[in-house]
Amino acid sequence: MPSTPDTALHDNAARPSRREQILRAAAQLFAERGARAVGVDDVGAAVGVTGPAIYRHFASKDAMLAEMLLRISERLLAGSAEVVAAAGDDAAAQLRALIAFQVEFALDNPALITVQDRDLGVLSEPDARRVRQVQRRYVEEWVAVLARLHPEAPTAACRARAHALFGLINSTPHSAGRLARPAMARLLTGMAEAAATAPIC
Amino acid sequence: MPSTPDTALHDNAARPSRREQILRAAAQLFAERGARAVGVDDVGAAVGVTGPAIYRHFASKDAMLAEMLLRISERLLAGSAEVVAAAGDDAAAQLRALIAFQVEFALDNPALITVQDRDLGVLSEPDARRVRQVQRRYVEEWVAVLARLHPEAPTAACRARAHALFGLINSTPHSAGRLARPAMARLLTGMAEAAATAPIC
DNA sequence: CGCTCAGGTTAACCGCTGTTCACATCCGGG
DNA sequence: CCCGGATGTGAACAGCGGTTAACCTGAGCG
Repeated sequence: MPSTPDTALHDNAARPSRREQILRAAAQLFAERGARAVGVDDVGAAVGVTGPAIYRHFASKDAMLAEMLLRISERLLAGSAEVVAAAGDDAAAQLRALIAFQVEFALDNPALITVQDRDLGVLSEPDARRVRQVQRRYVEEWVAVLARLHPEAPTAACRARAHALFGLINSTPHSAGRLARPAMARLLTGMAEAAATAPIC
Repeated sequence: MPSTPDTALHDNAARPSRREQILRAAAQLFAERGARAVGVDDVGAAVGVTGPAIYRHFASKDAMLAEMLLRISERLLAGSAEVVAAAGDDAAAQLRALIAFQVEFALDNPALITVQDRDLGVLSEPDARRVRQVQRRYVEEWVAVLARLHPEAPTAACRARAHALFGLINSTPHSAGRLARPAMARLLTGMAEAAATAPIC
């Protein structure tokens, strides 16, 4: 094994290296057909290379998926932390910021959204654990804000509400492209804010 | 081929025949690990039988999945039609009925929800087309009601809104069991109604 | 010039899993 | 009592797809 090519600490993301090309193409293919249904030959062909060439850049197909999912989660977590911090102390403003952020991400990356919650199950247990851990932290970011908005609600209710909001916003892959992007963004934002602030009844 | 066992027109669903046992067990396994990840041996073992025995009841693994998905869609479509008809002419009442129906289904069958939108892609194209056709009719049921509630909104917006509501309600598999069922039902219903009636902004 | 190393290629391997086959077994009816 | 159909079993088959091995090329460089 020549110096473990999967650690990926060596190269910045400035120009799209072969590695990055592969990751992007794979995300697209995985989203369309499901990770198990696309072969390494397919991924290779998508970047103009034969299948086994992939192993010069990733230790295995699973490692590729793992890195892909981990990056998504980390991107979401980092973005949400930044956006909440920039929103000051107002819980309502923080919520609006989180919603706007998630809507933008879901509209920009429907493929990643799809892969993220369809193919988590194909990861090895250690890899899956790592991804879930980051995801959990992202959810808790939302739960904290929702808890301040609904002081009387139990934490479990806030967590369920957060998941429901994710489901709402992450519906973008299902209603693809039928509506212009700005209209879609307004619609999802409006619905999410209404659902997030609805009383518990 | 002994008289095409997959047509399933011969037996009512009164007592859980072997066929029904298999379908139920398979739904559970498919939901947990994904349809491609479970083998026929797994399904067989789940009902106390070896793998190849499945072929006495289904023409293939794919046929099994196809029947499962088709049934889900048909159940939803039939239920929604009935519930809307029973709600009279008030669009708001129809919406509440649809939401209550979908919430109940999602809470009762999280496994089916999961399989439905994760494994549609593994079906053969003809089978997938059949399932999508029924799904489309279900969506249109919602769109019709939403269109009456938002007369000024374009149809595409109503369709996107319907998909967003499905995403919200179908989040049950992700927030499994943490909250008591009645509380969960109230929460989802309240959020969905708020999101469904939110103005377009 | 010749060495090294990154990145590719083709061919082969091999394990897994859907499917089939030939053979039991059980049971209801003539 | 024996026959036939439904149901199940274990063994074998076959194809697919991830992974590896052996070999090639071209660029940088002392």
